[in-house]
Amino acid sequence: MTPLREKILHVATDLFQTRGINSTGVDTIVAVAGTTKMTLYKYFRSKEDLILEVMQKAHQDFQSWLNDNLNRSSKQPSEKIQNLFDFIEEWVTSPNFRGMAFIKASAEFPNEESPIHKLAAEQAKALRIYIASLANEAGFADAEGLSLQLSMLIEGAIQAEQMKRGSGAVKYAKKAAKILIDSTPKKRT
Amino acid sequence: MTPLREKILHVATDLFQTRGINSTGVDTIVAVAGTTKMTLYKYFRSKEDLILEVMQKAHQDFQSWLNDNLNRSSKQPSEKIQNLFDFIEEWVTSPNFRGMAFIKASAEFPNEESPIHKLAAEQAKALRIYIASLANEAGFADAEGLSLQLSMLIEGAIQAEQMKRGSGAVKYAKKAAKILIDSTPKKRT
DNA sequence: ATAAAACTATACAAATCTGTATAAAAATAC
DNA sequence: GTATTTTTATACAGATTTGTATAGTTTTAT
Repeated sequence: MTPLREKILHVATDLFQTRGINSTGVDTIVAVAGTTKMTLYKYFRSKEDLILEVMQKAHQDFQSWLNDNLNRSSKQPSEKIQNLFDFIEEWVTSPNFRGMAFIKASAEFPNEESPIHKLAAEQAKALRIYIASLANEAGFADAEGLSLQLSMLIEGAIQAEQMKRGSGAVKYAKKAAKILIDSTPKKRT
Repeated sequence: MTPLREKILHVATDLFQTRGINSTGVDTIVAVAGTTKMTLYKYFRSKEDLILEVMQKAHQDFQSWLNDNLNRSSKQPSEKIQNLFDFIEEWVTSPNFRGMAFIKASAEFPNEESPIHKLAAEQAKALRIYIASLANEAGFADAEGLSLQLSMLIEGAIQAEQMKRGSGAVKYAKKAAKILIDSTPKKRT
């Protein structure tokens, strides 16, 4: 991958998160990336294409990071889901945390026909499916229900931390997750 | 209050929610409201002022609606907090639900210095304080902690329903809320 | 060293944005 | 009915938006 293309992607990711997508013009992106619009439009057909690619990369990076950490933390499915919120906390309280990309994108592009909104909805669903697979492997009866509950907690915690950094909301999300996991019945074997 | 001013506020509220704030120009607002820019700028100093007022009205309306319904549902604090998610569900699944105004506003204006972002943070805090007062009256020991957990669930449920209408996520949020409430210890008396 | 590719610099088109100025028309008050 | 206020219609300034056209420069490959 050419370094300029990656630089543009990286800068756009940062600016979209800190200033918002609609409030960030391509002129600003190329200025910060130290290049020109001609180069940007050589690598990306349109600003929308750039946004979609930024979102995809952010989502992949997050999913890989989370999955790698969970696999490294334990081999036992029941422990992995217990560790989930430890990594969510680590992520959300890290200094360069700027929110979940697909949540912000869906707010800025509320029209359901928009490709950006559609991608955001897909990514939200993908995270849910991933957590449901963890819950399923851990032997929970209603894996999808538990996944939904944990996902809502995660998104709420992200929202809370985004509104006010250092609010410590995630600690309570973590406690809530533990309670929910412990009170969810397992499959009969 | 003059009818034109209210009409503009109402139209702006609707357009901001359905198309996004930054994507809605004042030209569109006055066109839909059936008036002109001159009239809009007579009643609102700037677009930012209009946004702030729209947010304030949305927040007041929601808080009043929720508080009235809770007070009508029961006189006993412990029942009121149990009923909270019934009304959240009613609100979130109503056909004209378009998300929580302050959540979207904070996503579109991520800069913490922005008056819009500040107001959004205040409103999020106000909701938390309100729920904490319910929890406190109901006799819970860590009222603020429970309030935070329930608030995160609410915001997560809103996010879920906003991403995909009719997902039924709120039903699970409701179950989760019940579990959390039931497993939170009460004050010693 | 020469040819090809990548990149920059700059200017511009066309649309859109917020906000204002000016003059005519409509509604309201007395 | 006349005066006053409100609202409209329209045009415009000035900034900003995405995207492109054109020409020159730098880097890379051979």
